[in-house]
Amino acid sequence: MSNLRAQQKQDRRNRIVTSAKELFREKGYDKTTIEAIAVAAGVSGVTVHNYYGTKAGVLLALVIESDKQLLERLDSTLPGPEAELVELTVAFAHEIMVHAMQTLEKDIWRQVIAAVTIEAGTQLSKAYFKLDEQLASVLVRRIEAMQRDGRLSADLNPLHLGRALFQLQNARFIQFISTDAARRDEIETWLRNDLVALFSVMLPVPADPS
Amino acid sequence: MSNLRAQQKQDRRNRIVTSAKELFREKGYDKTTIEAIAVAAGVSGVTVHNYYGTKAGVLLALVIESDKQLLERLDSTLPGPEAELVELTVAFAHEIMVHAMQTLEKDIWRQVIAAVTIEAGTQLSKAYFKLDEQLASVLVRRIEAMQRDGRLSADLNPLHLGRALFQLQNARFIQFISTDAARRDEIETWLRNDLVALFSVMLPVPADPS
DNA sequence: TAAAAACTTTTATGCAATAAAAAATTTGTC
DNA sequence: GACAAATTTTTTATTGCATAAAAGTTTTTA
Repeated sequence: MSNLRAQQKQDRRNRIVTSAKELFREKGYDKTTIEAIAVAAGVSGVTVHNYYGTKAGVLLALVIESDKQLLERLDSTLPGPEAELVELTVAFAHEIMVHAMQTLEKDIWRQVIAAVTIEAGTQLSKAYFKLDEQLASVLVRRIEAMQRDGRLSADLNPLHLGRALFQLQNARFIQFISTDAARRDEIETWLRNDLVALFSVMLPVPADPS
Repeated sequence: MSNLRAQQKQDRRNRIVTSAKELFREKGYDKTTIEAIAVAAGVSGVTVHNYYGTKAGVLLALVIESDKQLLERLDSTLPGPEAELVELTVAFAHEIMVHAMQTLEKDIWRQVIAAVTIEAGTQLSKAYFKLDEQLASVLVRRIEAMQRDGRLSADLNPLHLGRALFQLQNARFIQFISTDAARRDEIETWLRNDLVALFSVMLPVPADPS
């Protein structure tokens, strides 16, 4: 059997990520040392570095795994085809925030955001952005459907609109996790305000009575 | 003279930030040690920590200083009152990106983004977000002016619209610095696409020919 | 089964971050 | 102007992340 080695490697990877997740949730990110993760996973500290580069790399691997699960069920948890664009986008943001809070605490999410920006170009960072792209295309497909139903102008570009909405949602998500005090419903209101304001720009200007 | 101490402290702060800026530009962020900054500033390494907490804290202090200058001249470099909202926002993004690249290189900007998210709640981080708020209000004031001129619907909320536009711009700015390959004009196109798509949402849907 | 290849661990080093004790300097008072 | 008190910096020490090189171990392959 030519791939015993690959299998052992995969086992070690799984053990490292599983141990890390437990320790992060248990003791927090800062108080979890790489050495502790390594001991729990039955490898040496240097091996953790060899596999994931940094402590944040381990965290990123763990988040990517969890986000893949979100992606799989996101579309089905979103409101039906009759929903307005504002409600769709807010619901989208809602699901993402709920999922994020089920996975890790805010202060650990901050480490995630920091890691993906600092380690830009890394394999793991690319995987993270690819998932973002896939999340955005959930919105794009919904927009295409609305356009087919004649509920959105045929002129607009669904890809551009979907990505713009995702960017906005993502910006608000980052604000959500950047402040411990920020409540989910509060952020959803902000996002709603964003959307209502942006969508109102091209509405006809009332005639000047002068 | 009761505040010799305060003055010396301010002197040391200035020397630290100035030395750090030179070293960061010269040798890059990672290869600049706190000890080297301290030596250049004529203080001990621990003093740098006492003043700014972390190496990223020194960087943040330096960026805040530079962003204050941007804020002072931003409004006057933006296009005149006749400009459309899309052009205004893209010009806004343009000025910010140009200024950022004049100040530091992309990989150092990534450290800035990471620092403000990780050190959320810090004094320096708050100062950074306050500057963001002030930058956003440059847009808000422009929108208010456009509304007074009757070039935007009186119904829309200038604060909400300004903040939404800023969020979108900021998201694209972060993408700009997150990828070495991303060109400024490319990002400006993306932002333009975002805005055109968002502003088109409420346009009348063409009648169904069936 | 023995040599080669692949991989992990050991060992060592640099630096950030933090804490506590020691040293130096300014401040306020006589 | 000198001295005690207060404030601040420096010294010293420790922990943990990150990285590199050498040494050791296990799997692979011939």
